[in-house]
Amino acid sequence: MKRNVCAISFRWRAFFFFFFSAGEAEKGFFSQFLSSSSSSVQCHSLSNCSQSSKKRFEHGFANNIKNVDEAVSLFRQMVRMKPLPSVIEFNQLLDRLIKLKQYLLVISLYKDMCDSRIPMNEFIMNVVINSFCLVGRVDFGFSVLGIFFKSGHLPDVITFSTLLRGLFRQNRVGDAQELFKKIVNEKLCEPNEVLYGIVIDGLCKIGNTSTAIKILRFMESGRCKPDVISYSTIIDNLCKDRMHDEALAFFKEMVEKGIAPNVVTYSSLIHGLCNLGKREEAMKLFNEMLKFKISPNVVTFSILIDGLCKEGEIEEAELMVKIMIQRGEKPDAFTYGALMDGYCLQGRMEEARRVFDRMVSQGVGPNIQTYNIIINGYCKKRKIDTAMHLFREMPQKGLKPNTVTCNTILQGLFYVGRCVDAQELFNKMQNDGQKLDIYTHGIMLHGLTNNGHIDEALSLLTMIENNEQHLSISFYNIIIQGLCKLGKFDEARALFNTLFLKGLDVDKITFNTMISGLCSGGLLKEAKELLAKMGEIACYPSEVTYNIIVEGCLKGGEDADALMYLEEMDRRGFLLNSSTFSNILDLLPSKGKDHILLKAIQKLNPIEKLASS
DNA sequence: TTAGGGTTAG
Repeated sequence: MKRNVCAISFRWRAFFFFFFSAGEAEKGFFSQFLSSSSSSVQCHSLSNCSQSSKKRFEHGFANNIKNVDEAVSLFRQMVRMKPLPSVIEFNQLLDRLIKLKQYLLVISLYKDMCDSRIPMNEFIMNVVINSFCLVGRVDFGFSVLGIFFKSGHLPDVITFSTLLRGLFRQNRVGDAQELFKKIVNEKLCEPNEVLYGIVIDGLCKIGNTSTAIKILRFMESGRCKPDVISYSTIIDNLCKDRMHDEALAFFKEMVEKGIAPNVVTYSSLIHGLCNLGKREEAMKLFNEMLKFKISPNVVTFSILIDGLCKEGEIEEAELMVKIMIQRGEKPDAFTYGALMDGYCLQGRMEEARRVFDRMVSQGVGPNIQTYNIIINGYCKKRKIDTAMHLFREMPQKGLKPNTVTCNTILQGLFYVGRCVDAQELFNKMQNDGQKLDIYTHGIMLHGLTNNGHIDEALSLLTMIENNEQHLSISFYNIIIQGLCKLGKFDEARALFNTLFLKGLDVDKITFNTMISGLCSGGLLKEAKELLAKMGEIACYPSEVTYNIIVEGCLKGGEDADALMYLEEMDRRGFLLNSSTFSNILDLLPSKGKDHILLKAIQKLNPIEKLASS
């Protein structure tokens, strides 16, 4: 729709005034951005250009474009044609480029179209805005909207959906919510399923499922009712939050409303059940979808295969691969990755390697994650040389190791005590500009501490603190544990006490580490005082805390206190974990015949409890 | 506009 700017209502002016301040302010950079991108286009071959070509374009001509050179060549041909091809033909070319993920090229061609004064429409506006959003510049997307607006083009529901998605992609959730409210309150467009879907998904992705549910309820009151996608998004996120009952309630609700669940809905539910270790229920749902003639796809099968592998049921997982192939579903990198990880978890590296080779022979290229899985497998088996070989092989296959790859190798090097090599890799990561994350620091601190380099670990911790990098309480847990192992209780205690002053979120693990350390050093009285302190600061002792203190008391000969803690565990429904239980069993012969104590220990025996349940 | 794999810490 093209209208005279003067005729555009006050409602629109208010909208543009509100949303453009940021985009307009950067207009200088915006034009610079466009001119720098267009220069790359000038380099492409123009040899196929024919100024006098009168050839018209067949329907769907753009779908034949295979690469950037062909697209640029065709574009040059088009702008020189007289008369010019229709705006629809330019649309098709740009749309094809979006499908080829050539976002910068779209922006650059748009600039050329502006320079050549080629007429444009809303479709081109949306394509260009989308390109800016996909290169992470939603602000320029708003600027483009302003430019089109000035020439009388009005945004539609697709424009707003694109901008909303761009805002969510850049984590500008507050702005996205603001825009959504404006769209609804000021009726800027009639929201459709797609627009609602973007908002629901964006909210879910930041963990705000409750607001997403409110949007779904709001849809029910309007013209555009919730569909299978809005329901599936909510269901998936409830499953990810381990709220399976709530997810099932939404599932039931959608079925009752006559909205048919699809393969995505079922896959999410099956994934949720697998994550909860409820394999039988997952298989029940799988059979249910078959009954309703909803065909499981490669994603559904990969979820099940992964679930089976994580439970160690690798033979069943292999069987599932056979079934999917029989049903015409081709395993992909995810499927093979799940299978490989299953073998790695069991330390069956030869079989994991065979899966790796099998996927290559099937024409499925290994990706970064595939390498990370197998490298991790070798590291865990202390086969660091094989892991390093694969690590070095990655660039030859066109794959750039990422932070996870480096973290895995770092851990592997520490496992075999190669601290110098680990430190070298850590330095290289920094020199290469590789992003360091919470895992990198955790692995470094743990590796250094465990290999007897507590001073280096402490220096690294100071460096992390000084650089104001993301601090995690787990860093301190690692160091406290290391100090306690070395019998440096004064230093551990001092560090522990500073955590409260630093305003760090001291958790159960920190307390458990400190209590465990004190017990191992025979400082039982202090350990018990610390446990009592947990309740005072509302960081309540867990099952693990009680396991630690019971074992500590028994080892320290404080049977009466051990009994008291065992009774407390019973009241709270806690069990002895298998390692504590076997440690206690070893102690028992020297404990004489305290029947009450023995009875309490037996009562909290996890194996007997499991058998009786 | 919806679904799947990999790295730390008691």
